[in-house]
Amino acid sequence: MAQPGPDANSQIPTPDMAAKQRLRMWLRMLKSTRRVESALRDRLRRDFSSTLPRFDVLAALDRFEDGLKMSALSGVLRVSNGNVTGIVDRLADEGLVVRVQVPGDRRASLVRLTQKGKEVFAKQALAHETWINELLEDFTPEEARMFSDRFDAVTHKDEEDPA
Amino acid sequence: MAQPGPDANSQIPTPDMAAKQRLRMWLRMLKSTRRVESALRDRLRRDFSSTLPRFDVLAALDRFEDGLKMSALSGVLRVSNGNVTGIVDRLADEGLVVRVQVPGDRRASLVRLTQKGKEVFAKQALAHETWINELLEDFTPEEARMFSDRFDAVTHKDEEDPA
DNA sequence: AAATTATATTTCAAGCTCAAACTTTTTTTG
DNA sequence: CAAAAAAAGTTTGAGCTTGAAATATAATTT
Repeated sequence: MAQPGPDANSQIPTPDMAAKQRLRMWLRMLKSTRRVESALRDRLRRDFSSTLPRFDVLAALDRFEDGLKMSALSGVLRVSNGNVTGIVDRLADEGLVVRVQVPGDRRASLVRLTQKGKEVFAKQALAHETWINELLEDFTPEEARMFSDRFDAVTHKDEEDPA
Repeated sequence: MAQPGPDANSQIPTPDMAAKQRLRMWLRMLKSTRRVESALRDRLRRDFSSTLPRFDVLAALDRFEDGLKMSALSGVLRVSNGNVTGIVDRLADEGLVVRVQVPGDRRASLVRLTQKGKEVFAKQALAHETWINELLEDFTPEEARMFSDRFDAVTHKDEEDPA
């Protein structure tokens, strides 16, 4: 900040410039993500009277047909375990999921989709894919694949695998 | 879903494949964003006893030195009106921001950083830039610039300009 | 001037989120 | 085997978030 370095107006990249580019990228990425999330939230409410966290839970359970323990569920979704309790409570109230006692362990329970839960999620998942396709229409399939792979590299630093 | 189309195993891109690629991209992007946000949240709490929403508000106010009206603030941050009220309340309690009456309009008020607010934010912003640079270290500066530009295209569909 | 419409912000209820504390159960270990 | 440690879930308290309703002020219409 004191005085411009020797390469103030040159093309030589400095560490500081790299940090600035990454910060810029982060701000744009955050903004884009929020925009998509906001659109999804609106549509989920409008068409299904539901919310994003509920959709995320249903999606996780749909992916693991044998059910997930609460801890595994919060691990997959990367939200706190106390958080999942409330969402699962509400979904269970509506008959979309059930808690099944685990035989050998009286602490744990498996959360599973009910038949109704599967049907409800199937409709939502279909709509969801369509919405995403619209919201990201500016990205070509090739570009989308490239972005996926690059994000994957960052994401795969510490992965959570539900036991 | 009934039976595979004529190009089931070919390289010919179908609309369905495009949707799948975009969905995959979205899921990775969301995961990455959450990971970075989670790391930022941890560090803000650890080093500054603060939160992400508070940081966002301070950042917006730092960028607009003349202050922002509540409505403009929520517009810039893209969060709901009522949301900002509570965050500004708490920041005001701590003396980081002030609400200044707007002369000609008794409904509105301008929110501005205090001197203390500016100092506190300066430290946080510095740390924040360092954190982002670490968290996104896998992206080269060129890559970061490319990502910024592509996200920008999506984001700029309807932009909010604080009056 | 009165009524209407528009703007600025707050309040409210419900839900999401986290970290921390706590309960119960299981496993480890001295 | 008994005490300690670890694991699974829930509860709790504070804060964040939204959309909708309420409040207050300002601008426009009639």
